[in-house]
Amino acid sequence: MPELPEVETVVRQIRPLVEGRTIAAVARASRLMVKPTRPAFVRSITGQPIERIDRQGKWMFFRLGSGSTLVIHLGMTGQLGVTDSKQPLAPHTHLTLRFADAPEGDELRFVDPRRFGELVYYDAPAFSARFGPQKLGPDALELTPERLLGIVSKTKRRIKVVLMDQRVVAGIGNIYADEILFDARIAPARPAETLDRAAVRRLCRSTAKVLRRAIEHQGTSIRDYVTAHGVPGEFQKLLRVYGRVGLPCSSCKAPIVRSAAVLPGRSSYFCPICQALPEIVENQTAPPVRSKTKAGKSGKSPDQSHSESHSGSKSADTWLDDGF
DNA sequence: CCGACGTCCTGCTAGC
DNA sequence: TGCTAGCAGGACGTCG
Repeated sequence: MPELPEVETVVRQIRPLVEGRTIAAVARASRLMVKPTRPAFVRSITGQPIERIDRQGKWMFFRLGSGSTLVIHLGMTGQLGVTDSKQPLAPHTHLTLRFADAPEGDELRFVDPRRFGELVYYDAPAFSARFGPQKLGPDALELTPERLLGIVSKTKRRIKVVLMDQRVVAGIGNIYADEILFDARIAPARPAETLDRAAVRRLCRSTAKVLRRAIEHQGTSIRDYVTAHGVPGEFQKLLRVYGRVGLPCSSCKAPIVRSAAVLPGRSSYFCPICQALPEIVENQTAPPVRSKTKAGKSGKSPDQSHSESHSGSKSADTWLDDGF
């Protein structure tokens, strides 16, 4: 399931092979996936130069001539790569773009068995309407605490839901939402409006930290994702909560739990100790929270235990007190 | 207006 | 051993 780090990895790999090239022919375009219609799609992009590839969140924008854009989203099982057109076609190949004079691979191919991905041509006005700031939030690597605080402070939605809302911030999906929230020591089910400034700042820092590190490791391969070179990423080895149900928390050793209650129909993984809900959230009549974590030495996780708090007086287990 | 939920799609896996 | 039900989940439309 490609999220920001996986898409960024693919973009970095295909950029040098694709930018500046001209689409000589659309060798294959699946009616099932290409929009608005196959004839319009093929007619619109054939002969166009790919001037640049931009990425915002999980979306890839192939900037063509005259302000038009070929938009590609990998969905859950989408793969993008550049190969020689003589190579056999993988099953579920929905788009192949042929380049003239491309010694390092003359074909860009998009494969997507489950067809959750998108392949859409937009002219300039249609693109602005579809991907304007109201529709798609800033890339998660550009997220600022000011913006996040502004949104978080006026919604009762769970913080994980907010983090995964692409209009709020673009690029975070289920896996990285869990990893980021763990790094920030915030319960996924916590109502967003209960986060104070310090917690929001921590969340922002954890977002950048986790995503950057994942990019360094070429993303997370759970099942389908491979880079544009066809090899899996490495970040799954460094996941601290996602998929780790029952395994010890890297910080306090308590077993990681998995819950479907945070986001119905999706699993959320978290440490019930490090990411406990503050009691004031759990039980409105309870007095302000005190630290529940008995594991006093929790602050010595492998490298970076967390985005450490500003004031040195705050110990690793007082983070629960944020906002109260 | 906001938030919750159903829909799309198919390969893999758990369970019988 | 072979089969099938169920799960995975990003984005969006619809409903309350």
